[in-house]
Amino acid sequence: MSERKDFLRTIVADDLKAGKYDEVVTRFPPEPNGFPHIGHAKSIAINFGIARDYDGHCNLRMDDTNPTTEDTKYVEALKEAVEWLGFDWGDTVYFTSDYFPKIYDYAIQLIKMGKAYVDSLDEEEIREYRGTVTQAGKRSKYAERSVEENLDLFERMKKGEFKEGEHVLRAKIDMAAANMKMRDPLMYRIRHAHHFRTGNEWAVYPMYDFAHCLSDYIEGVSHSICTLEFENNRDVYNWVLDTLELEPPRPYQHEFARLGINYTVMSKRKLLELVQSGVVDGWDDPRLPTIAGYKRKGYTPESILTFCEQIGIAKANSMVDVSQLEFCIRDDLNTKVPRVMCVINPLKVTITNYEGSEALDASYYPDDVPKEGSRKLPFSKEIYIDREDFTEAPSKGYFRLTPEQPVRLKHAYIIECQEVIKDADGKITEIKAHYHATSKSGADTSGIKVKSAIQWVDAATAKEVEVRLYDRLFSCEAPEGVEDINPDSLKVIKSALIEPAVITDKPDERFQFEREGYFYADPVDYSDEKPVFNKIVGLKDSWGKKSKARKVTPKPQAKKVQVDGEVAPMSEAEQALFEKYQNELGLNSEVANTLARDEQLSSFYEAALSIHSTPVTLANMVSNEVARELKEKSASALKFTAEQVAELVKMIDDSTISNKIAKQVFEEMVKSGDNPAKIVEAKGLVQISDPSKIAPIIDDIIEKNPDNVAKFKAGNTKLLGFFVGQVLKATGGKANPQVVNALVAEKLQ
RNA sequence: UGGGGUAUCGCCAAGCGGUAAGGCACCAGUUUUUGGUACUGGCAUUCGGGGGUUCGAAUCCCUCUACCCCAUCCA
Repeated sequence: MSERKDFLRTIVADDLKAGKYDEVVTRFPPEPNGFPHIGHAKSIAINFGIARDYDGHCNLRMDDTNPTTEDTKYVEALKEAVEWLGFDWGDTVYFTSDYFPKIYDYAIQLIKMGKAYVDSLDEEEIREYRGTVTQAGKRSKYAERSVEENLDLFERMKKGEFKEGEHVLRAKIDMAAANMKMRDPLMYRIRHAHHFRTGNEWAVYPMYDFAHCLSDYIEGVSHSICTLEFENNRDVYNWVLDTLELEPPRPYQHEFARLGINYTVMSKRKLLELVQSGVVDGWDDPRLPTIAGYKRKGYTPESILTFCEQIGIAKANSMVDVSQLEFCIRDDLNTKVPRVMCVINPLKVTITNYEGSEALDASYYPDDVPKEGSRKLPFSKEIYIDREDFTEAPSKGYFRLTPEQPVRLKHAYIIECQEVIKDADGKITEIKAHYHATSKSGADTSGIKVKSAIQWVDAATAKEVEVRLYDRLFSCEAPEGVEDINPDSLKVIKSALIEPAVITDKPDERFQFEREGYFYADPVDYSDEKPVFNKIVGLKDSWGKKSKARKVTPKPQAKKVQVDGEVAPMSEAEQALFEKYQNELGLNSEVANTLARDEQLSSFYEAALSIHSTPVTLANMVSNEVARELKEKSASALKFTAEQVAELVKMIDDSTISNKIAKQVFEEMVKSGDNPAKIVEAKGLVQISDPSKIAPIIDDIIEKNPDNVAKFKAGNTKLLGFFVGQVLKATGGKANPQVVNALVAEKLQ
């Protein structure tokens, strides 16, 4: 586990430390209604990863509460994805549908508690009654039904006596709640549908809000981790578990930001659209961000997992750059896979001064990859190179073959262009070349310097293969739909030429085609007769970038103008108070404003002021520190009193304590409600202002940090704060910061 | 417009009152029989804006702004 924990792991570690749970139990709870994508991989990595890191367990649970959209083929895909990523869910895959009887019983219990009722409004009425975000809703008249009636109705709903939509079961919470999710959420609806696991046993199915929290509880989940869009549902989650008064411990929900990657889409709906419309070739199309797609393209599970680790976990909506993912797979494959030669766009080269044939030794790995292995490379008079590797009109910095510039054939000889043969249209059809017999790779005595070594294949022995060149599916960063499809997302090269060992020896299933990229033997369409390779990812190409000389006009980066909104006007009373604070008490306008606008704050301030009057210091304390506490709690819930705050301010005024210590004391007051004098006394927090006591400490710090002293003297004045901080730390915060500051500045002169 | 969230480099992301981590991308240079890899160096005087508190603020307070989520009998 890395040093720096993400916020979820911090929560888990804290809970464990506090003894809230004996064991951490997480769960990965997908709905089996679509193929998992890399966003699921992030969730899998988080849930299984946390369980692994804290010696806990992660359940794989199919959240199958909607019989109309779910299917067993998706549960297979989900299981496969988790397994492929290398995680173990133990003996059983859990299903929410297994808990239907229990969940039903909980519903009965809620009805008996008077906390749930059968509503018989129709769909449209329910929507109307719910109100809007700014308007409270109103309760259905059916909410008045007796417990007996509700029980009877619900039982009959279960038995299938009613049509779909005739009744629903709702929690009785609050139709005026500011959180729309709390306006009597639906818990059960009638569905006369065949469920892929429970068949026709049930006529009612629980809703997410009811089933999910209970499933978590039933499984003994400790941390229920989900994505941001469920933040509002957390209130319902807590309400259900709390009102049912379940035996503790119970799970708590925590949310993180879902993964977004540019140049792709991640929503199940859009993915389904792409598959069904035939824009792509199934759920495992290598252009899709599905796990199946990445797998088929040739990504390794390790690279996906590394990616998930690299992007981190946070709560800010974000869009990760694809290049981050591409880096992960390149980085993984670089040290793993053999290098071979494949010519994607062949151009015939005849070496006119070479006769016969030979087999050259060629290592599968470059020197910097510590792996063993090699193959024989047939070589003869006729070979193929890539068209890109020859030009008659080289641009500046072109390293490859030209009429004037020789080039090395990787693992073989240096050749020189003699003649360029063209067809009637002027298209180059063949190069006649000479080779240097003394330039053989590994035994070069020719002394010829070349600028690069290119890939090639022997014409007589090369195998024809199909190469599928995949590029990003969309041409814009934040695609909306099919209109943004990249027309060149797939280029099929039917007859690329590859060296024979790749086909006959099969040293691996993933390869680096030298100077091209990483490729994967397609697991579906590959056969020895017709080999097919998928491009996983290209190599980094700093030449291609340079030569294309994309003159991307630097966008005129108009600096964002910040518009300042209107500040709400003060009421008359607030205005009067504001003026009094400013004019009579001498507070600055900001502090006066803060105090005047908040009734709780101003009355707290006045109460303290009547006890001890240094208006300014006190106002600062109240408008900053007290304000923070009053945000969460009401004045009556505070442990400390106005009197105590006045006392604290007095100690600042008479220099008994520094401002810094005052904050520390205040924190203690918040927690314990003790008198400030008592806290100062108990902890010995009286400030040290005597320079003769502080000086030696400073000397010590200076001596221990020669590097920083040098940096400071070199002009890094920010380091003053560092030294002051160190001294303060050494004195437990008691040194008078002003004195320290002056002294440090003096000593570092 | 009510409620719930979020803002730190081009993209992710640490940071929790005392020197603005790290990765990707990018730019230079070294090595290289892959224009790959590896290595070295450069990339935020500043943390959405404006105020305030403090010796000291990305971190505390006030205020404004922008973006995301919520009015499915989906999850």
